[in-house]
Amino acid sequence: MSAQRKDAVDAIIDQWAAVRPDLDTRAMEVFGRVYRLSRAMGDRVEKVYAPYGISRGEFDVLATLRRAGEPYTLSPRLLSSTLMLTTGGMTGRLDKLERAALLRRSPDPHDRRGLQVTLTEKGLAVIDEAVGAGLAAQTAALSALDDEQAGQLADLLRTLLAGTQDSAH
Amino acid sequence: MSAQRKDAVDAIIDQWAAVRPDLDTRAMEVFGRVYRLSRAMGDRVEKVYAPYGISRGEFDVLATLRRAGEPYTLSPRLLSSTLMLTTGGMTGRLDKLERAALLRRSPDPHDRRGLQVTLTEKGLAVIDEAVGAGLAAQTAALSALDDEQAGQLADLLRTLLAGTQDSAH
DNA sequence: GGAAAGTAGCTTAGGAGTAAGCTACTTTCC
DNA sequence: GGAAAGTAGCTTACTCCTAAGCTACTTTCC
Repeated sequence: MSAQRKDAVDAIIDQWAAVRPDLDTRAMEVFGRVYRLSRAMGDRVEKVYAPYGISRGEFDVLATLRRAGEPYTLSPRLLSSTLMLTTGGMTGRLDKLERAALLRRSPDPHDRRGLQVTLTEKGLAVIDEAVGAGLAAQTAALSALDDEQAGQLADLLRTLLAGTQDSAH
Repeated sequence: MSAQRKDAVDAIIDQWAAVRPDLDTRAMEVFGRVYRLSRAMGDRVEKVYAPYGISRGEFDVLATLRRAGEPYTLSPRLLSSTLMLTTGGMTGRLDKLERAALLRRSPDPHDRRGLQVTLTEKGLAVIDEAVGAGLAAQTAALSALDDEQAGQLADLLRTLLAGTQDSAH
């Protein structure tokens, strides 16, 4: 806890200590804050993307296509598994993005079951601007820590995340 | 990055470096992992609560009432603001929990607009078991770190979260 | 080369949240 | 003490997701 002011998570832990002193709440110190941080930054980033007419989920689709490099083409199947989304959910996102002319669907020439999804000019322009704005918001939030602390935090999170994935089944 | 194996977030950062070398992606090292960790642990904890017949959101309602101490009574208004939920969303959660007989709604004796929500015997028993099971799952995940690292991580997250709240408007 | 198994994307039904608007009640303030 | 403003909880319409099931096509394997 060091010399820091108590935050909302500390307050919750204190409440539990009062009514259930038998509980080991140390894991809450970490995960309680992870949940809150995820939600708070998620909401903030959502607002940053809004002027571009896209939601966070739609940003993720465009960003995945952008990262793939030219010709900015992937299958719906790959997109939905990368983004951990059901195929039904991906159909909906692609419908919306296609309606906004940010991407287009075309038949896969090698597999007649499949489609190809490709970023349009407009989609490329939107994601290239939005990704910068989103990163700027996250960088600003991270400035609460100095470079060494940020590096430490990233390393600790990597270790924790790796452990989490391993025991997943 | 120290001497760790690359993870999925590192892979994404490498992809961005290849197609957009101008971007400063350091904030992703932290927030990318925060998002993933939040989702992964959220999913896992959801499975832990399932045998008790409650979702994560419903757990949060019961836990908030439990932490309040006897007589385990709060208003819907306080619950929805504490859990950052609209009143409509809270109405739905309370409906479900009341149907399952885990809590009961009664008129507020001091304010005829308002209600009181109170944990039932059954609700108290359920939350007292579920909270232990949820903490056990989180403690197990945290065992990827030693005690010192876990403490460091909690401190860094507290600082980052405090900074995030401040600049929220 | 033809049956069986697998895979791709879409559709439908249902769950849980938000935003906005409603009624009922309470507080404020002249 | 009565009008205006504020607050509590619910309802409705809508969004976006999942789970399950569908058709169409491809791969596997005898």
